[in-house]
Amino acid sequence: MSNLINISEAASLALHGLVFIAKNQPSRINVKVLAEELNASQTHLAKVFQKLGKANLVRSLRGPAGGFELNKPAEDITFLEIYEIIDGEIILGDCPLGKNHCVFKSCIFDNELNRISQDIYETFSKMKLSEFS
Amino acid sequence: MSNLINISEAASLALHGLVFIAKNQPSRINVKVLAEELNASQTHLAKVFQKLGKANLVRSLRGPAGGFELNKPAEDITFLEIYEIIDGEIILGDCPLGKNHCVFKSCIFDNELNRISQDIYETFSKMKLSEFS
DNA sequence: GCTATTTAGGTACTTAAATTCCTAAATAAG
DNA sequence: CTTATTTAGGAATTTAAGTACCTAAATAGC
Ligand code: FES
Ligand code: FES
Repeated sequence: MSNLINISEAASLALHGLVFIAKNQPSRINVKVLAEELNASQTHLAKVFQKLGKANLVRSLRGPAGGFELNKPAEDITFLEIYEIIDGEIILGDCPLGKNHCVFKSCIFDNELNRISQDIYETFSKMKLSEFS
Repeated sequence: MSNLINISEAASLALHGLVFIAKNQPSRINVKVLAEELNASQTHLAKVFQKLGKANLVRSLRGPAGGFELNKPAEDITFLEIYEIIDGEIILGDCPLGKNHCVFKSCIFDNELNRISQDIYETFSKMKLSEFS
């Protein structure tokens, strides 16, 4: 079994968690609650949100009644942004595999797959947190 | 750094190797030569071609002057076929991540990403070995 | 101030996938 | 028939992702 689009478990957690937080605005949500709601690993979620915090997508408050909340309006947060924070920067080069040189004259995937990579990129950039139901 | 389309190194080796073999038909090519030509790991390539052989995409001959050759016309081999042999069967379900249940009412990726997964699938199925330059 | 709660961050463990290593089996050539 | 070559297949290793654990720092509430 194989997924065609490359999205890690961590990025999925980030998105699902942020959607939950967005829906529950303006309440602050802590990872314990979030993990229960998402039915996910609390520690993994904590690590993921640590990254989101560092990137200033969310702000965190420690201590009792602490937790996470969005640091900007949900409609200003795209899935592209979330994705790149967690899975790393996307580089749209000449080869959809990110290779620099092909043993053949030029990347044999040319055209078709690059078109799709571009499509995914643009789609990611259009998906706003506010739109996830 | 992250690739948007999920294609393993193994699947890439399979494709590049098969393209090389297709171009050099009707000669038989052995993995040593192939690894040099592709500038790739010989052992990995060997494993990959073992799978391709088992799936009858190529036929193999052991011993001196042995090697691999296509088992059917290049125009009858699609990248989809190659991909699934190496990376596993593609399942186009309701969620592009292959999850069964979303904690939200329905998969929050609905529509857009599934459209793209479908697009990738169809594109893979149209890419014939004979067309790779 | 003290205590309980909660995030931050480092380290360590676990698991699965990718890759390599090693020996056996096939076969062509002499 | 013997030898060199080459694929087959299993075992072992490496790597990366995910997960857990532990201590420190912040802070709210009393
Ligand atoms: S470099 Fe893109 S496929 Fe060979
Ligand atoms: S199930 Fe597809 S995103 Fe939650």
